[in-house]
Amino acid sequence: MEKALTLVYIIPQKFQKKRLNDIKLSMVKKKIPNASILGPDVTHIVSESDSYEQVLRFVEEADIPEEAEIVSTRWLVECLQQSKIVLVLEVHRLKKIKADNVISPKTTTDQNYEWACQRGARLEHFNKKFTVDLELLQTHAEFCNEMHSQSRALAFRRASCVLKTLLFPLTHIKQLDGVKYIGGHVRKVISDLLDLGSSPEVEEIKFSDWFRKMKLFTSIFGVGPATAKSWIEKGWKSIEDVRNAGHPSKDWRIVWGLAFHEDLTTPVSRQEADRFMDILQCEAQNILPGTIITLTGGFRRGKSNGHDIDILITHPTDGAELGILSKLLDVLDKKDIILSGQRMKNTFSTEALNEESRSMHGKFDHFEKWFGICKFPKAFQHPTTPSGCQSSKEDSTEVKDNKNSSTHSDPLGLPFMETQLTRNSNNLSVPLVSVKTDLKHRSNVKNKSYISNTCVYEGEGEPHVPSTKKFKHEDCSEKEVVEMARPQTDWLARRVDLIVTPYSQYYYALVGWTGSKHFNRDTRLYAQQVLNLRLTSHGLYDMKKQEALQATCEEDVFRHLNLTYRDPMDRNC
DNA sequence: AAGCAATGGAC
DNA sequence: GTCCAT
DNA sequence: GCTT
Ligand SMILES: Cc1cn([C@H]2C[C@H](O)[C@@H](COP(=O)(O)OP(=O)(O)OP(=O)(O)O)O2)c(=O)[nH]c1=O
Ligand SMILES: [Mg+2]
Repeated sequence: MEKALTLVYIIPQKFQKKRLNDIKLSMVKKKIPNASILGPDVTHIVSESDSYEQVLRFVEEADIPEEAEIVSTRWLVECLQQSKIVLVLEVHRLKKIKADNVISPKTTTDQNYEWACQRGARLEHFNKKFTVDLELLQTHAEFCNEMHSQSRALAFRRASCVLKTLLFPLTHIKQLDGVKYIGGHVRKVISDLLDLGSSPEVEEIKFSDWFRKMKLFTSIFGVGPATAKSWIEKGWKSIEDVRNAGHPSKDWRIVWGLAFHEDLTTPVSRQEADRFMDILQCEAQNILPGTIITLTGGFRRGKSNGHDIDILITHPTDGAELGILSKLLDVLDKKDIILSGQRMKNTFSTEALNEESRSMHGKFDHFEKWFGICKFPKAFQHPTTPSGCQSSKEDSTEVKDNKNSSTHSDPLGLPFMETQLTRNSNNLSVPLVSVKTDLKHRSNVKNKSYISNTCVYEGEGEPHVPSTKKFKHEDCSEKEVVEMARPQTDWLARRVDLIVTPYSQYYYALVGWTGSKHFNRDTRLYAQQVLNLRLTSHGLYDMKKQEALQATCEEDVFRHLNLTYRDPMDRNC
């Protein structure tokens, strides 16, 4: 009994495969004896479960040696870290749960659910004071380009999302005992907020020059933490500094983002989004009757403002949607709505495995997304305006979203006139040439406004046309773009995302583009870890069986995931 | 000790 | 690969 | 940073 001091048995259930493997390897390295079966010599039983009762689901009570300790993985990890058998403490033991022992953590969060996608978070909740500061720490971590800062950012976000689901305003730090994702750092911040009304750490960051400059520069479309840092190092302190410094970038997004920074950082109202939807709805019907367009993104989750407009386009007949994006963009272009943009392709869904699909790819090649900048008349901000989308058939396009009855045919007319421009939009069938900007000046009724329209770049050849490499981009110099941005008074530049999907993928796209971003990350992680499925905005894939699960409504998506359905309003995590 | 969502485009 | 975008 |  004195020689075999320790024999560890690990209950494999509930372990991630890789993690279990790593632990076993470490045990060999650190010479900690590991039993392959639960025999009478076992001294320590290690499990991922969190109670004695749960352990009994995996092993027979009779097989447990009299003197054996039943401990959490935490104990084993500490042994591995310290390269010795550490003394078993109370915190390590997996104990019996007495019903009366539990202070019902049930009521602390919206059920005990560990995944944000199971909980349901609303825009309005009781703990904004805390979530705002935690999300500031998240942003700060995202600015840091250190090795693990992105992960730290994620941790702050998770903590914030937990607080959003609390059913009461926090008053004591004790209320967070045993709550997931609330660790030492987060606890300290919340403690300070409770005790002092503010967190010294957060306040220091908030008012630091570096953080303010990073926020300012990264608010420019196309500028991320790396670029922002490099600009700070150059000593630039304001947007004007950057503009005056010459041509810092060849990236079209930064050129336009700089020029229209003020417009693009002015929040988009729901009102504007609806106006734009009206136009799109109408034009889409003209191009292809039966087309379904849906306002997604934050607006669909009930936000009253947004940083952009996300619109999903599909058609009940699979395949009918092909090519509609190019046509739609042509129409918008003719109406002088488009300032600039970029088309993107889709990955073909079965890409997972097939090398063949690569070769086939060219055949199915099409653009499915457009990220761009549009002109929105300021009249959009007002309740109604007459419209000018002709030939609107009275077809009500089905808009599934009942609550946000965005798109009733209330066509409006307005200052989009028939100025027509030679801008080239990338069209599949028409491989093109970059069109030099010809600046067209157009005087508008009210104020003279120079709208130089330009093609921002050009397009893309067919795969078999070997000639030009894809996108080149307009030679419109930064100065010209800035010129263009300056004295306009009757419209605002707005970021618009258009996404086209085949109907077979529509509801996955709807879930994905409705978000929130954190909801998506959480749901995808859940799908991966719990169900071994891969969730994207195109579908849900069983990688073992090599099959895609079909969905004919949003509820289907949740059902496949074994999640209770969440209204978009409840996905604000 | 290792993972943290998944994807595409421009350099 | 890095950076930026969704 | 937090979980497993
Ligand atoms: C940014 C981002 C968005 N998305 C999805 C979820 C988002 O709701 C959707 C649209 O993106 P966004 O328009 O960036 O997000 P949003 O509409 O929720 O917020 P905002 O009001 O600021 O516009 O795309 C991701 O899946 N991953 C991402 O990294
Ligand atoms: Mg949005």
